[in-house]
Amino acid sequence: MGRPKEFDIEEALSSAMNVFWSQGFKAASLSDLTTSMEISKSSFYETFGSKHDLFLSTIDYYIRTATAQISGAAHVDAPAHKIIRTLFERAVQRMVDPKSRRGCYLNNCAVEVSLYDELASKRFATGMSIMEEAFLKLVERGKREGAITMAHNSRALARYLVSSLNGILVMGKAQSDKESLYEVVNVTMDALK
Amino acid sequence: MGRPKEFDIEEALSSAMNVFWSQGFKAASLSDLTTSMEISKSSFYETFGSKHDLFLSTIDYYIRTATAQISGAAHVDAPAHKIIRTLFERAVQRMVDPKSRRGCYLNNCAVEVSLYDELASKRFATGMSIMEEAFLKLVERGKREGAITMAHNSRALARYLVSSLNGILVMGKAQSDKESLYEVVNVTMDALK
DNA sequence: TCGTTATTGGACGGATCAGTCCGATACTCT
DNA sequence: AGAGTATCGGACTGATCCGTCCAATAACGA
Repeated sequence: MGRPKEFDIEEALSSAMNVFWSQGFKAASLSDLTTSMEISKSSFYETFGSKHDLFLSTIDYYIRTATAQISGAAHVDAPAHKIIRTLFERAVQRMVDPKSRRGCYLNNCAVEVSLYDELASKRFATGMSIMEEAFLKLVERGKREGAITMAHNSRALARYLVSSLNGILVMGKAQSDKESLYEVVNVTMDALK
Repeated sequence: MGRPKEFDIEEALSSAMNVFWSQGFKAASLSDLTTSMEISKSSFYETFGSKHDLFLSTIDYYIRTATAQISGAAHVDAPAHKIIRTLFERAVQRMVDPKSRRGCYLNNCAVEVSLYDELASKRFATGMSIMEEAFLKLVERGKREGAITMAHNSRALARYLVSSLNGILVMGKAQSDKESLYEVVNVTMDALK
């Protein structure tokens, strides 16, 4: 059978994702990556193929883990509109804290490479769809609970929420004033009433 | 007096901005820049100092021109809420057209470099403030015209609009479905009523 | 013990990068 | 004509980039 792998592929992917997340695809060097992943250059190419292959893998990893987290939040035992607000408030908190001001991984990557990286772009689209679907379920539940307006169809509201969340995450990059961002959340949430 | 400059600095800045806009700061090489600006490498360093200096200059150039455009729209003779809607619809149109899917320059740059480029970050903040101010005037006018809700203070609504516009521009990068984006605009605008 | 696989470090290649410098030339004013 | 400035192309540097390759070692199963 031979010697078994000494590092956990998922952990390595997670480390690599963090490097790309903080520095961007282009700016992250192979040396940055292998250092953070704690593997040698040889193992790197053996296991992950190339820098770009790894990049795509980290996007898949993100979709696998982060969207699962959002979907998980949808199952919390609380009114749907409150869960939605909590998701937004958590985003604001992350953007206000200097240590976690990195925004959304899909966002960042999409902004950087979507114009010339088709393979990555397809992944961004599916990632966004998954988020949309998670919000869709919450919106539908919120309507049943009578806390969300019937004036718009649920899918439009779900898309609106995904877009607004992205907007807040980007705004936070340029202006991380806590109260400003909270004000935006308030107006955004009122649109659901 | 000596030989006069043969190229227009503003035009060169505009060309450089377009390169950064399409490719990002890191990915744009000096060769890409000088080719697009149509000047030699020597003239480049003589006039613009360094790649990073030029980058900052293009941000200033963008703030000078693009925000002036938005502010200009505010003076159009039409109901304020319609002007706001038009601004959003134009953004959607740009994101739907493959030739102009580049989003907002400030956004793109902020996402790429804000974590490690303080000088650029300051500029992003002022750029956002200018946009906020433009929307603020429109919101206040809209309130006087009776077409915008009094439920939120004008500044909160202005920030909401800046954030939402950014959200749409980022969404368009990952998913450029025309109707989806229009739906988002509709919901966004309804929040003003 | 032996074959198989994993891992490592380092040498290496070819390309590209930002930035410097210089000599030749072109333009304008005095 | 001559001083002063602009512009150019290209040679050059030193660094960094991604990726390949190889010999040595380490851990497993048979």
